[in-house]
Amino acid sequence: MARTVKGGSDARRERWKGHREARRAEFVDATIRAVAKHGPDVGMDEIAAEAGVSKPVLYRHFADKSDLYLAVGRRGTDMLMDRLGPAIEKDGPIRDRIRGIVDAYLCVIEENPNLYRFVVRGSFTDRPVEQDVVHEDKALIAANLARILGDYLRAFDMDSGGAEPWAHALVGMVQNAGDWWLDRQSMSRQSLSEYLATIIWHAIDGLLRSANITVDPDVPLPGSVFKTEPTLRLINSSEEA
Amino acid sequence: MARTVKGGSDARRERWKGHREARRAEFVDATIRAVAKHGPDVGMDEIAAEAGVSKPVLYRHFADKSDLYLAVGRRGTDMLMDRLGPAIEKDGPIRDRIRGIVDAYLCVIEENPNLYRFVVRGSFTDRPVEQDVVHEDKALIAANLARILGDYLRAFDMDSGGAEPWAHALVGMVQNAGDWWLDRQSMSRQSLSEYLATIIWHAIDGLLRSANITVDPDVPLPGSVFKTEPTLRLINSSEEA
DNA sequence: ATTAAGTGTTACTTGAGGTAACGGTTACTT
DNA sequence: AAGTAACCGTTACCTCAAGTAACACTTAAT
Repeated sequence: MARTVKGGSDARRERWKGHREARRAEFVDATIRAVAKHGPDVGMDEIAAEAGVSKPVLYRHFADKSDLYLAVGRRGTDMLMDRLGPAIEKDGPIRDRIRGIVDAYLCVIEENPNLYRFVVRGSFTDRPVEQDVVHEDKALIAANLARILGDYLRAFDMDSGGAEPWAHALVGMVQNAGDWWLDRQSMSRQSLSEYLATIIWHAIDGLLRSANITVDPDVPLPGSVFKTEPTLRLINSSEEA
Repeated sequence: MARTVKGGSDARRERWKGHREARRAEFVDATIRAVAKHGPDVGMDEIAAEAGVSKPVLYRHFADKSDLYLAVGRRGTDMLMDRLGPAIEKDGPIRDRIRGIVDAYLCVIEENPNLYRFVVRGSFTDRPVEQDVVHEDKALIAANLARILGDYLRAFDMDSGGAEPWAHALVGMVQNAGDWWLDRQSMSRQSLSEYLATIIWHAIDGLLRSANITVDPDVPLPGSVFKTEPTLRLINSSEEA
């Protein structure tokens, strides 16, 4: 009998590819609901119950709890990047663009405060830092920002060595201010965006001034200095294999 | 027989006051050593072993694991505040003072990277946010910064509404840049301090310029606008009772 | 018909956090 | 001197949530 050879592609093996992804997404949804219902320290039983199945089913799709939470995190990543990408790539006066990016971020956390808090606080100590979604996201955003800033600086023949620290500084700045704002909403989102954009703009402007360059914050930059790569996707090295 | 009345001060009760504190400190030390030895996910048994005692002893001094870790966190807080306080209160040209504060922070995390990482990553999901040491510290520092900035702005008759978001933004900025730097030490501490101080100074300068005020970054501010309260201690509401 | 995937269940194991119950030591109180 | 309030410390246990074993059923490609 012609047995199916070990590495051969049996259609039975392929048939589920899409299904599995859909199922995982379904469980991620359930987890988010369960977190909203029971708070951030839900148990796997409760999550399974919320999904209408029992625990072992969950474990067929996720290696362990932390794997599930990672998937929840990536869901958050997607929501964030979907908004941040366009905001970063948008044309327009620099001052507006800064505010736009900041505001896009604040929008996302404002619209999903529970998910956001869960993902940010719920990092696992038993996983390496590299598998922390928040860390990944921040690194990714910072990397993009660093490239943009670097291009910017080089376009003006300035030292671009500060681009990376600057980028991480900006990311941390917006995130922390956002956290604070989310906890005690003592001002409108617009006001905060405006304040943050002001800081950032002044920092940039100051840097340029120190090199005797003046830029009008309300006039679009010439050229494509600020153009990013069309793809601002998370390069997820653990996705393959 | 005149039994010791229930609320009365029996010297037997007081005799240990200092001792208990010393013992807790000792266990905190042991925990830090244990973390350094076994990584951030040490068990209570290992910590107890490191301290040379068995588990129940630990639990006589700490309500639970998270209480112990809280104490470890406060140890970190103390180290940080001991450096940050003087740096904030120091006189001198504003630009230098900013760099001094930033550098003080970076020094602390540079000197205690393991402790720092443990405290920052090891936040507990089962405790309310208010008991997160990192959150506490950031809030405290931001509050001080906000007051300073507010005074500063008011001294120049400017809108001080942005002081709080600014403060949180600055805290997040320095922290995140510091984290990044600690992970991949791709530049000297001095360079990073310089870069961050530059950003901050430019942001402040820009803000003042927008109100038609110019300040020389290298000249000490007149008066005591920048004077902080002599006490930059953590107000620990859970200490009493 | 066979078989590779998936569906699902109940009942178990495991491990780390935390506790009970015991006995000894010190030095203040009466 | 007896009593006792605090500590010292141990071994052996409890508990609870994460994760697994073993079982039975469904579907559709071979």
